[in-house]
Amino acid sequence: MNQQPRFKVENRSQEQAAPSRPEDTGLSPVDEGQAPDPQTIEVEGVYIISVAARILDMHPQTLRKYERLGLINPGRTIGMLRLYSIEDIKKVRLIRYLSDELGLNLAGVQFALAAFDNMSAIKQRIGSRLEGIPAAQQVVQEEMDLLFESLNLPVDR
Amino acid sequence: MNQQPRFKVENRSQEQAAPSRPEDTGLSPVDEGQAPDPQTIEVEGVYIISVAARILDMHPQTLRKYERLGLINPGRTIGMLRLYSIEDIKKVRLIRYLSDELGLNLAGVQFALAAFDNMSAIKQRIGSRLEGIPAAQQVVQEEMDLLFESLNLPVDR
DNA sequence: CTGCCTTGACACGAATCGTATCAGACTTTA
DNA sequence: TAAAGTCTGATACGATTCGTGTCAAGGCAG
Repeated sequence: MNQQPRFKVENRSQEQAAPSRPEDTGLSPVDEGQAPDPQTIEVEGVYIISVAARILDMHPQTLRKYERLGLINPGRTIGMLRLYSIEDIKKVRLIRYLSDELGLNLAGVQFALAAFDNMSAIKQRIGSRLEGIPAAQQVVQEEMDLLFESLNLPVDR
Repeated sequence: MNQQPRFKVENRSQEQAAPSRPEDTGLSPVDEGQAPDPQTIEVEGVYIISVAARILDMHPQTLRKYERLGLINPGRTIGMLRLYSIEDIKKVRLIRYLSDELGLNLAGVQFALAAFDNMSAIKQRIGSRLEGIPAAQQVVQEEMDLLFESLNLPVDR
């Protein structure tokens, strides 16, 4: 059983920063197989929704709902099939932890994920702004790590 | 209409840090009115539940439920009447914002409140550990304030 | 004494969440 | 090309949550 198929994949140049609605990428029919298409690249370690759902032991519709709410942003094939990377899988596991173990609803999950992202970004910004002061960098690093630990996150993620 | 009555109040020495179950405070009958009781002090700017509910335009049962879940910790009279301070009122408004505006359920509110507390504490700890490096203190102060702003908190609180 | 508060329990409608199903169209693979 | 799988969008189901409301029995405040 080959669970890591090779697909022709969208060229998501802007990465997964912006919400990235599907409409603005490869919707126009690409004449596939004629010329060596520079828009497509080969990628592995990526799973189609049915495989991802089996790995996670979750319903595919649940994964689609998470995406509709903006909680995850799996890649797409040119044909718009969802492609879940390892990071996507881990993120779903985090969502499931926040939902099942801590009891957050999806609005709370959205809030928590945004908070994590902001905390990571600020930690990074502080670190780079303190580049001339290693002692201060050390202090911030330690305390910010403490902050992440205090949020009861699973060892995963 | 006197909305700021004066009550005889429990002496909550441990303040509102620990969860502070009611059982561990003044449950044993205090012989009131005999000797000048050093356990009681006079406090103002504090509201009984019916008044607090009217100020907040919320149902008293909702306030009791918040307390049962550990979201708020109003003071008590010796007779166990709840006493809501201005800070308690503000905290309820924050809870209502997280719940009504952002759509968090109460588990999410609990998580968010804990995150705020931890962020405030870490900010303070970093500040004191960087006392010898004012430049670094400045950086952390700025960035942590940015972090709080990024969480879409209301101007209040 | 009267009125308001206490705790604890139970219940109601509305909303949320995960899951499930359906249709019609498209993509992938054999 | 044919079969299998996925796509979107809609609808629906049971279980759970949330705010609110009510009841009973008891205690405190004025």
